[in-house]
Amino acid sequence: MERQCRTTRQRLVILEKLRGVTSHPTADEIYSMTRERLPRVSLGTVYRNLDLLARQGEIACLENAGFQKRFDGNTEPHHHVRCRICGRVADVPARFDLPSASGVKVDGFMLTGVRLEFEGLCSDCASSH
Amino acid sequence: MERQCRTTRQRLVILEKLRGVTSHPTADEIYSMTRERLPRVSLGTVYRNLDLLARQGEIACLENAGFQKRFDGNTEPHHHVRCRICGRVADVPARFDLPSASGVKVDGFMLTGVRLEFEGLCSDCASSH
DNA sequence: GTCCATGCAAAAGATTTGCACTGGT
DNA sequence: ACCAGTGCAAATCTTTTGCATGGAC
Repeated sequence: MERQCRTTRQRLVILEKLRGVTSHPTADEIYSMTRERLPRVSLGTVYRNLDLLARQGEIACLENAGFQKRFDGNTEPHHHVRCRICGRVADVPARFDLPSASGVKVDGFMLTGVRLEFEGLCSDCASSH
Repeated sequence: MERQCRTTRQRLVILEKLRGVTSHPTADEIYSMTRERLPRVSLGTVYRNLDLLARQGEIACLENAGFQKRFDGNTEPHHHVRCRICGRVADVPARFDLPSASGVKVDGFMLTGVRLEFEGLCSDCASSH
């Protein structure tokens, strides 16, 4: 069941470039960085390798970016759980104390808010997993 | 400076439909829901109104969905700040205690993880804001 | 009547995918 | 030699935008 996985020059360069920065680049930024070394690499290859490396735990894919936008008619303070399989979102009561971040400065950023997000398995995906 | 804002049937129905569910629908789901009542509404109108309502604070737009994916070569536990203006992301040291969520069940979801996300203004955007 | 909001369609962005070829094993 | 991985291009999906018309005020 373990995936066969060949070591290609493209994957090594992509990983090395990403490990070499702390800027949390987007796929097209990684594409540019990779082309410095491999001018003929394709964007599709970059996406395929980022996906593979993330599934292997070699790199991290940030937060919920890339998902479709979702909207909430409830503007009272509360948290959310997102199903790691299907993306469905449900509410979590706001009963956790969050560090009050406003006004604090971190690494040049003036913080204005915090958000707690849970990740989980919805009942449908849990039963069919 | 306060925006002129006319009350249209479309906006009212979109708001009412969104308020009527707890499912955190996507824009195209809200489009379908709205078409039940206004069959000739357009998807562009739905997007424009969701954007307007969110800016007015009438509804909430979830998390970071809709942004471009970003990748991180650092898989050690740490948090992120995202600039609310330009989307730039930086690291925040993992020094906050998070509720250990794994195994807890909330509203049918089996939790598998938590994530703390900060929102802020990066130095560039703070100076040019 | 004014001019903001709409419907429609096209454009723009980001990401994924089909396919023939390449290269790691 | 085999077949996973690649380059390329087209397709897909989500969101935004231009423009003429409609409707709230």
